[in-house]
Amino acid sequence: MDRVTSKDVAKKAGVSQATVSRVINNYPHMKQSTREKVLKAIQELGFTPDQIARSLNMRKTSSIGLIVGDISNPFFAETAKVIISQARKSGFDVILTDTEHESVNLEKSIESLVGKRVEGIIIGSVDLYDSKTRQFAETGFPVVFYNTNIHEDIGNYVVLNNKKGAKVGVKHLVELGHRKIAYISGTLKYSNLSGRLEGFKEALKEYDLPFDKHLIKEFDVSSNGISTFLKAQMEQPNPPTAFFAASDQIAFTVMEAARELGLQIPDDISVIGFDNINISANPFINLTTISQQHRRMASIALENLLTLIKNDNEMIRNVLEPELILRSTTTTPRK
Amino acid sequence: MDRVTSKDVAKKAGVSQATVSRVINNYPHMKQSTREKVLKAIQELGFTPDQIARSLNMRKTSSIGLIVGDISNPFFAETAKVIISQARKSGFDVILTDTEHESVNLEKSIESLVGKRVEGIIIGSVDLYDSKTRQFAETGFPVVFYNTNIHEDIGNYVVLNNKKGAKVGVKHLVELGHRKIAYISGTLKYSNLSGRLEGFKEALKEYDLPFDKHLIKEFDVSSNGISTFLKAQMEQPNPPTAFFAASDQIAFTVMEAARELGLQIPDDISVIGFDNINISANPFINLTTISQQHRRMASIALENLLTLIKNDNEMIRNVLEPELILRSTTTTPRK
DNA sequence: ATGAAAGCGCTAACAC
DNA sequence: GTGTTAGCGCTTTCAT
Repeated sequence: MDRVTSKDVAKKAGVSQATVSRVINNYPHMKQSTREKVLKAIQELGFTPDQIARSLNMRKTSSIGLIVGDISNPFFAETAKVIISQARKSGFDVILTDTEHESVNLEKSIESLVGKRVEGIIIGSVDLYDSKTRQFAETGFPVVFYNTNIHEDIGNYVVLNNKKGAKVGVKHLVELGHRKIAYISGTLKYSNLSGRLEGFKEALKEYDLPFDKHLIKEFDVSSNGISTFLKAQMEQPNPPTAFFAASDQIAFTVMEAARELGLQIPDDISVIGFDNINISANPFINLTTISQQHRRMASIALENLLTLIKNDNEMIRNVLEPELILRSTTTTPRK
Repeated sequence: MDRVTSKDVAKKAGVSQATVSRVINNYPHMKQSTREKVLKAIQELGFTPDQIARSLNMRKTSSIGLIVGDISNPFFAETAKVIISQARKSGFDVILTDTEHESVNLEKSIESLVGKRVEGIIIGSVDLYDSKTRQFAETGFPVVFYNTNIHEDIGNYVVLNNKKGAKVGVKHLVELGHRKIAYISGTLKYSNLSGRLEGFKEALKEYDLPFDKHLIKEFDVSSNGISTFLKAQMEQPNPPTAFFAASDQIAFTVMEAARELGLQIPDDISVIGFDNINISANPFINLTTISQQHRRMASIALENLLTLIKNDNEMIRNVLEPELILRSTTTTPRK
């Protein structure tokens, strides 16, 4: 069962291949009768144009690449949703790759996507100062980073003002009366988490809170070290009254650990997250958090990419404003 | 800045295009010196082979398609993760499309993917008896359904024994002492949800529980009708003591509605879900549910697809066994 | 061990 | 309006 080609259609319809092509591409100036002849032949043979051949010829694939750190992470799933749906409306398919947070996989993905001649790439997870990716972004190939970037002076991106986000969070806690706040970060290889930590530190200064490096911990999201950390903190003579998690996912782990220790949230400790993924609004979780408007972020990223694809040599950067989402895991400290 | 091609490399290295091709493809019988010459030219020109041209020639794209109903739904995100990671290990990229649960989008996706000459397609959401998709699956194109199928006699698939799953759930509730169980289904256009409802009904018979059609409701996942339904049920003289949700997502909504009504779970009502997505294990949710081993399901789906791609004319069907995941949203009924 | 030439399935001038 | 021809960037016989 060989593939049926436009040549076969042409023969069957008694026309040239060019005419078949014209029908496929809705070329207007054609005799209605020949168009119908061709359409009929296409029907009968069950012909579907080979987009690969088409792409080779036209030097456009109508595909873009989307690279994320972990598609099973709701943040990426929810942003991918937006990008994929919106891309389809503009006639693009998306090749999705998951780096599992390994920068070597990012590089491989880029290579593979470029080889497949995608027209642009959206990248959700990139290490700070990743030199290969930086180099690539500077070739002029349409690339948009979102969520994380390499550096504020490199490439096109749409990110949150993460520093400010952390400050908004600290402000909220301080206003509730908290004076001793622990901070639990994910890996600092990403600009967003690193920015948040910076913001946290700056906020401490602004509110004249003492800086205690033991109150700050860098962890993997999944790490059960979080539980150990929490326990150690709470056993101190003067324990923190609030925990600031650098992401909602981390906050969930903190909440879980707190529960294991028999601590009530928010009565015993306040917990605040960062991202505002969908599930955080669930009433059984109901996490106070900082929104980074991630769906909007994704939408802008795609829009910008399409712009870059159309017009070379643009440069587009967006920095979104954080927003406090007040829910029920934070309250005034005990006593 | 024109693309650099293998022809350019050939010229620069002073060899033929064929030789460049041989280098790219690691053809063994070559003089070491010419290989190095070519490699050097590739380096200097920054040449990356055009996979589109390659695909056209070799009739293989090293891409597969993955079609899901909603990638922001954790079930699909978590299964997509498995499929994408595993596919990459076998040298395949995946083009992901999201149908937003519209069967017309499924059909368009298939068309687009076939046009792009993917080597196979994995489909996570298909309506019962969808005739176009059925037709397509019967052409012999490598297709594997998972999670839902068209009919048990059609196509290749890996699904759960959903009927049995529902029975396992009812058994659990009955053993706890529940005699009046409400059932909240999602749309019945999918084989999995429809199978679960069937299983629920059969289980009622098996345990001699009275069938009351008012206890069964078909809803959209997001529907706030669920809240209305729950309220109506609880205002009855003899309200149900347990609610069986056809998916974890639906169960979350039920839990939410229960909380709004001031009902304690599991003390006032028991709730059981279906799927066992990651977040269900969160201690603040801690949902009793039926596992469909979704990651394993995804892994098998990909494996089977790869088999189909290698060997035509196979026929592979897997039906996985459900498993009760006992957590804390179910207990003995009051009184 | 390497080169020449044909061809994958389509589109795009250019003719008529 | 439609056909002819060349070519997109590779791989693959077939020579040598």
